[in-house]
Amino acid sequence: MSQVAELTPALEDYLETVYLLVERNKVARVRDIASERGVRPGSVSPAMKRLADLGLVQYIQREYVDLTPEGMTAARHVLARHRVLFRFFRKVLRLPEEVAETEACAMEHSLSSETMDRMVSLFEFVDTCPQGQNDFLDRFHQCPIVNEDCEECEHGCDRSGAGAVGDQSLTGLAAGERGSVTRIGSHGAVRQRLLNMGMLPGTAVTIERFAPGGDPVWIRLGSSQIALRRHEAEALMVRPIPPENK
Amino acid sequence: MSQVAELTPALEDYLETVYLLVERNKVARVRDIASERGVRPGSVSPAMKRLADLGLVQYIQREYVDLTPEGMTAARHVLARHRVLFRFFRKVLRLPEEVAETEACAMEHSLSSETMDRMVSLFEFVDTCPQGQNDFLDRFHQCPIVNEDCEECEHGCDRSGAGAVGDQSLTGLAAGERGSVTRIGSHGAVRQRLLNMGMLPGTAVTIERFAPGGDPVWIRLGSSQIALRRHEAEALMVRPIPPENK
DNA sequence: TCGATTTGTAAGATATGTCTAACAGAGGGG
DNA sequence: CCCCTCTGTTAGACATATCTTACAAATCGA
Repeated sequence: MSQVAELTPALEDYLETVYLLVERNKVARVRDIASERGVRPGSVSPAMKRLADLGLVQYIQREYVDLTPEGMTAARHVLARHRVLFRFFRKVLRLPEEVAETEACAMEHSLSSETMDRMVSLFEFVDTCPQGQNDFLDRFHQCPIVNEDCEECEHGCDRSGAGAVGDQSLTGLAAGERGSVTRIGSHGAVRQRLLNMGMLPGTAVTIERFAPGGDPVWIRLGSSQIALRRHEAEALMVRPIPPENK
Repeated sequence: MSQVAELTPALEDYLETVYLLVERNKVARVRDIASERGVRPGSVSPAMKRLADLGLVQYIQREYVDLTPEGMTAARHVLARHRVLFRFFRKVLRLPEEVAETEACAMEHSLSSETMDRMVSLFEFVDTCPQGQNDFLDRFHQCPIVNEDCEECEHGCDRSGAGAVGDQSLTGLAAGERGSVTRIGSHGAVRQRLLNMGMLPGTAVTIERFAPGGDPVWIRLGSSQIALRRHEAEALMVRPIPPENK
């Protein structure tokens, strides 16, 4: 575990690849590692040499690569982080397999033990707590907030209309009024654009003014002004903030 | 949004820093950026030059750095990802603030729009769905699976004993028998070690043999053998897999 | 107005990780 | 026995991102 801290992301990836190849084919050859990782063989050789220097692989040049016991331990550690992330993306967020895999690869190098532990706890809770919480995730993913095919759910939270939580469309506010974002009442590109602009739940926005005709709506978010198209503003659900707060 | 793809992680960080400084002090100077990011001013200048080349900042040398409208958009995008991750770590996993911040910084560069969208959906669901799901997270964090101060909960899932889901300690199996990991029945270092070894929920393990006295327990995980201390094996809760599965 | 301080720039060094191109063995077929 | 192919190695180059050190410009006080 002491070497783990010294491993660069690329070396972790190589170690993981070697582990999986050994698991699959008994041996890992430079060529296979290269094709698996999408790099040239010329990049693999020096990487193996560095892993061998760290005592993580047994590297018989021109033959094959094998993991030392320390290498096995380190590789399992990396792989465990990968799998926790993958599983989280698949089972909790229910993302497409491909997205989950890509994201897990990218994030596995920066996942702390603490976070991994907590994610595993979530799996344990969902899978084994007799409380029968399993359907929390089902309800989440069947809610029209997440699933656009489900236009209305039995709890009455319709994606586009005003919700039961006292929120309303941003366009319901007058110029000068403030609101706290509760949710984005739309899917797809509009939602994506609003999120990327920073319109996250909990963010405070102020209406600056409506352009004539009401189409560009000028709003203030923090220190900057942003122009929203009317349909974007309509999709933005807010809970009004009383003015005496200021 | 087209430039965003070309931004390196470090440039995204710089952009984010500039945005926050402009928000706070109206202007961003090289010195402030350097101290904020913990680097020397000598590292900041070339970075600003590159951002200026990409059209994201207006860089009046020896004066101050300001964001262009494109830079504002790009910076808000980065910041939105950071905030979503931070919030997820804080509100859903309830990690310490410091861990959440560090982790969000590290992962914000690899968070896809799709994943961010889904995380925001989770916030929306928890905060606004009238189903009153808020206490799902409370129940999760009050479960002894997560919180070691709570040694037993009203649902009867005691961390260390056999659970209501038909799991049992690995040491209850005989040599040669297989089990699927359901949870780790302990906290702290033992749990950490087992997780790092890859003993995640859902993993299949086989008991190879018990050493005389039963202390090192040899198990097989995938293609590799691992020796567990007895107290580690005891903490590993599994659901037996019938042998006819093979 | 002249130095001292603050502030920023430029140049060179280091570390990482990749590539290409040339080269070196090993083995098989003619 | 030689050459060809397959495989892997080595060397050199490049890109990124960072650092340190030394220098330059602006500002301010005396």
